Amino acid sequence: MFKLMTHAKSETTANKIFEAALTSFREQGFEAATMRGIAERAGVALGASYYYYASKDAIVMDFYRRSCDEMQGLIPRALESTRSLERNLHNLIEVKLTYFGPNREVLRALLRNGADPRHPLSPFSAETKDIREIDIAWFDHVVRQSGVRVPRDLSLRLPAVLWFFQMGVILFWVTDDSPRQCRTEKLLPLACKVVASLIRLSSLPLMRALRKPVLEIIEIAAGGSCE
Amino acid sequence: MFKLMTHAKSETTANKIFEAALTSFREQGFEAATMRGIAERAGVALGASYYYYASKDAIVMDFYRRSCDEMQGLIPRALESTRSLERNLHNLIEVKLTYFGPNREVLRALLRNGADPRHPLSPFSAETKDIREIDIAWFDHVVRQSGVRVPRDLSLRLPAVLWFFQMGVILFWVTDDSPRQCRTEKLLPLACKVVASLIRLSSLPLMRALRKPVLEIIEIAAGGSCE
DNA sequence: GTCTATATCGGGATAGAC
DNA sequence: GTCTATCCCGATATAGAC
Repeated sequence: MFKLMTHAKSETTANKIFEAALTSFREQGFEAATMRGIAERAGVALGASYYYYASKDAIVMDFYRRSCDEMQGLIPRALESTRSLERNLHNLIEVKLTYFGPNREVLRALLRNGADPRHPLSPFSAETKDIREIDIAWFDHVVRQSGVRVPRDLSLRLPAVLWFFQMGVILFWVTDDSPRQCRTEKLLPLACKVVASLIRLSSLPLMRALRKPVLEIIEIAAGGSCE
Repeated sequence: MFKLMTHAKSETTANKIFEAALTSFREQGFEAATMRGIAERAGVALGASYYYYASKDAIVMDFYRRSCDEMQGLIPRALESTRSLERNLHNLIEVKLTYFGPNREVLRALLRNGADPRHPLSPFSAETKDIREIDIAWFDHVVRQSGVRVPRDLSLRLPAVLWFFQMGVILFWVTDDSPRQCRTEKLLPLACKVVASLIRLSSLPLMRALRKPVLEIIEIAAGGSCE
């Protein structure tokens, strides 16, 4: 699917189609944009679009991949000002919301299929596994950098749990139709505060009775088998 | 949309179409089933299907409505054996999983649109508000019946939060492809235990610092405006 | 009002010619 | 690698039978 880019980015047919698609998604929304319209805007025939992208969804998948690539350069800068877990959770998630901002309409494609792990475009799918793991590694980084004490039994899964939390925030943001997504803006710092507090609380002996079933839930959700 | 049913239930055209649709969804899945196929199976013309159901989605909406209706008779029986919050959360959710069991494939339609509150079929949409409120009222009932002390500031939203928790469990169940959904079977009692524990903990003075931001989050998620 | 039959449209996806 | 023609399906429209 992904060809070698020997020419300048803007000259390849694949890129013309990709850019036309992004523009169409932004202007009309993901649903309303048509493959015919994208092809026309790119100045190619419908068949050419399908030569480069097996489906409309595949364009979104390419968008995921390119976004992930480009954000690798932005994230380190966002995490260098502090070691605070709460602050860096906030910083990490905000990098993504800021980056995705202009293409919020594209991410609405998430709403259609995001909840179905069997759908390629779902953040939980096999097809997005590589992206997901890169993402999760940053949460691992943030936790380690913070120096916060994490119970041994929780530490393995914590980065994935934080990633899941991030997906929840992104989902909220995508569906947030308040002006400039100000509801998300209010929610995000509060949510990061609560999450950081919960992680700190999880070490307390008082919480052991609660931590055990929570850990079991995480294991089951993480794909635990059953008898 | 919903016509008077003057004949016996199984004889009306609307019901023939509805049953044919459910069978098709079960056998082929919601996506793969076609309106043409449903009409053929029901022994009517395509036009007749559209006469009773404005869209394929509308059939699912009718399924929601009928399911909600029929479960009203099942729920009270499931809640009479105990006053325990944990047990009755479990009982209430299990009634639904058991009822939906044979039509799990139909509920997969949820995965396509469930996350988008603007989509009519979403559990969060305006179109499903009536069903949602009936549902939420049962969680209110379960909390009251349990006699558990709930902080005043939390009590208004708690039923909706529990309903949201239920939607999470149903989502997990719909995507749970383990044999007989045994992963959900393991997860549900643990999750109910944790939720009940958290509600009890929420009254502790120690938790006040945490409860405040959590409540703010709930208010924002519940549709709070922003400045 | 309840349907049948059929034609048509828009749009995702595919086949095969060049 | 690119195009044209085609298929399928959801949805709409229409004309008419009863």
